[in-house]
Amino acid sequence: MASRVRIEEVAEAAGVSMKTVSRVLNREINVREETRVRVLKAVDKLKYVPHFSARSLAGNKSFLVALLYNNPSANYLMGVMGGVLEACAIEQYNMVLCPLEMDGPRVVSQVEALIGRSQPDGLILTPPISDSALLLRRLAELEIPFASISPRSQVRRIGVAMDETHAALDIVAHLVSLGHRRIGHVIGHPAHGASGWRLTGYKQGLERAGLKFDPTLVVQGEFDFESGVVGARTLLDLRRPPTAIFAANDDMASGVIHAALERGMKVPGHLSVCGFDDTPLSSQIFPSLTTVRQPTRDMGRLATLELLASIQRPDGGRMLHVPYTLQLRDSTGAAPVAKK
Amino acid sequence: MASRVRIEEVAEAAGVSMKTVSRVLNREINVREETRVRVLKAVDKLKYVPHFSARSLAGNKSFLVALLYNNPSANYLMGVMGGVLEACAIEQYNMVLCPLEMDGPRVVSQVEALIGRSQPDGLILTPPISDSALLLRRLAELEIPFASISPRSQVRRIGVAMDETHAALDIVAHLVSLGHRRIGHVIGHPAHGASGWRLTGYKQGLERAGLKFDPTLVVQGEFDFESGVVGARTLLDLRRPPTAIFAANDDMASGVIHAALERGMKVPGHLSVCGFDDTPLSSQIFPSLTTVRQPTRDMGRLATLELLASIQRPDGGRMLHVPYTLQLRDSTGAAPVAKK
DNA sequence: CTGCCAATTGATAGCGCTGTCATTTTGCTC
DNA sequence: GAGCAAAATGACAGCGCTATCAATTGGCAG
Repeated sequence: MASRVRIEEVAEAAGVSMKTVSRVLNREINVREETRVRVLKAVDKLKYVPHFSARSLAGNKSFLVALLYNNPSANYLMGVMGGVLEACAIEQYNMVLCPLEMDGPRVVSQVEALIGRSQPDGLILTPPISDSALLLRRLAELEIPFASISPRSQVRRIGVAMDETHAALDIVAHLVSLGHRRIGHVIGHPAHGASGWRLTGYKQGLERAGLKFDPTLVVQGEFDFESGVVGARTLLDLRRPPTAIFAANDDMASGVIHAALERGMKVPGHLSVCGFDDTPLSSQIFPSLTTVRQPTRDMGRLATLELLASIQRPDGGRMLHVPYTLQLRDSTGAAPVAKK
Repeated sequence: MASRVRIEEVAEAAGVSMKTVSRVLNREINVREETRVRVLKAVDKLKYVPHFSARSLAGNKSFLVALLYNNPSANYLMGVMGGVLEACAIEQYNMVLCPLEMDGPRVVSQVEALIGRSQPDGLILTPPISDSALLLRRLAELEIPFASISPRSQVRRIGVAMDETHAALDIVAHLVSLGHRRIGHVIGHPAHGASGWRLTGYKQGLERAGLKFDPTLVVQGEFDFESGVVGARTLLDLRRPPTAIFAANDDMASGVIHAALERGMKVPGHLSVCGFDDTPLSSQIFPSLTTVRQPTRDMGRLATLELLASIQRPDGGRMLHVPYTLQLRDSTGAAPVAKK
């Protein structure tokens, strides 16, 4: 393998000192435009790429952001991860992954181990650990910058979020527009802020349609397939079962469909079902699922950019909002005519 | 944040030189056991963690393995990735991700860019890029070590593979045991070695059961849901349609089920369906899918360990084989009685 | 044209570790 | 117990870059 081009050679080629090349590459101020161009030309010609470790050692920065997760959804994570990588590529950072095994006190020690090992310059928190009070407190003590994706509380935080409440409201409005009047809901995992937002949106949607909130139509789930099945069975066993069920995510929604098909019901003929997240699953089950698309990749990218902004400028870094999209598919249809 | 503990302090605490501490930490030979223990005790007490960049700079190693992928399956990747991370944690390495946008010539330049940027000590190739001839040639030129997961050709390669042919054979045997005599197959994406193995296993399974191979019962797919739908339609439109379809992966199998349900067929009553991979999807669709489980996490871990072995010892690194497991679920059942 | 401040550039010293090679210690043999 | 090779340890340079601060240059008022 050809030996690496070093900054010294670039400096020589451009007729400047190493430090000036360094300045150009790090976008520091006080470099004459003409010099800058000359240096960049030399960099280009020699195909110079700075040595990652040397930069990091000398500059006392790791140029690393760590993505922390304990979310079981592979698709969600791959989306976010793709966005983080995209942002890192732009800003010459690298990403390290930090899968956390569980929530609670152990999260803190796992993150501390990560910090010891990799010394990341900043962290990206994904739900539900973006809400781990223990972790947030410790990060504040350590004064390590972080950005959060969809944190429960968005004041004084940097990162990115989506108006999930409004999305849930839209879902309910869609069901109402199809004639549904008894709409059930399977709540998500209690540790996730999203579960609360989606429940709130469900309630607001009912209210806006002039429907009374009926607690018997709401069951607790855990964001996984099985809890969707169980929740649906409970709801369908009611004396007056719902004609539509809004599950707080796609996995549970597919569980709901499963439970309905299992007892010979037609979806959407007898029961309309909605999910949330637009995982690939949702277009692959039968019938395909009406759901809400989260722009996970954008969320990963934007959270990372805001994180890096906050690292570079003391006052940088905002809480951004991204839009959702309703995906209307085949699992929702007109409410069955009421039997009297 | 408390300033970092350096190797010098550990050396002092243990009453040895920096270099000896370094030897212990790098598992070098020629350190007395007693000294080793003393050093490790000091490391422990001071909670010393070597500085990643300094090690890398001084040792001219990056301690990085890059995971290359262009596989669209999030679950597969997360499995492999989890295994790679596990192995990296053991060996004090880090992982960088390298999503490749497409196959062909651009792959090479993308990998070259990665190598320039991160200087990984080794690469893990996932299918289908584990078979990119262009890339393999370039890696040989660059003399950069790599391990492959499920490469088409396994001679003189290091990495890990599964006997997919035999697994496919088992699947067919399972269908035969249920009374099926006309068994269709949807082939996977042609760029994947797996597609060939699974097709071969299908043929061998037929042969072993004394069934004649009928080319009209085999259609080309692309590993995605849609191609499963299309393939199934073709097969079900035959004058003598199959009573069972073995799709080369779960996504296509779910497409097959979709197509069958769409035309009012019962699965497995009228048609039995099998997939391959055991993605979470397979237990979440209705009916749940009979499929083959690949131990993706083990594969990632083992491939990484073999890669690191080959980096550390010139003759290290083998091609390992991992076992599969048949997952018999609800999408397969007795063949319908022949109407005559 | 001179002086002076600000903008620009450069020389040098590390960052924390490992490689190299010199030095010391150990374990034997006779 | 001397002599010797092998094992164990240490001293020090230097990996490729950035931070610091000194030196130089440019622009402009007087």
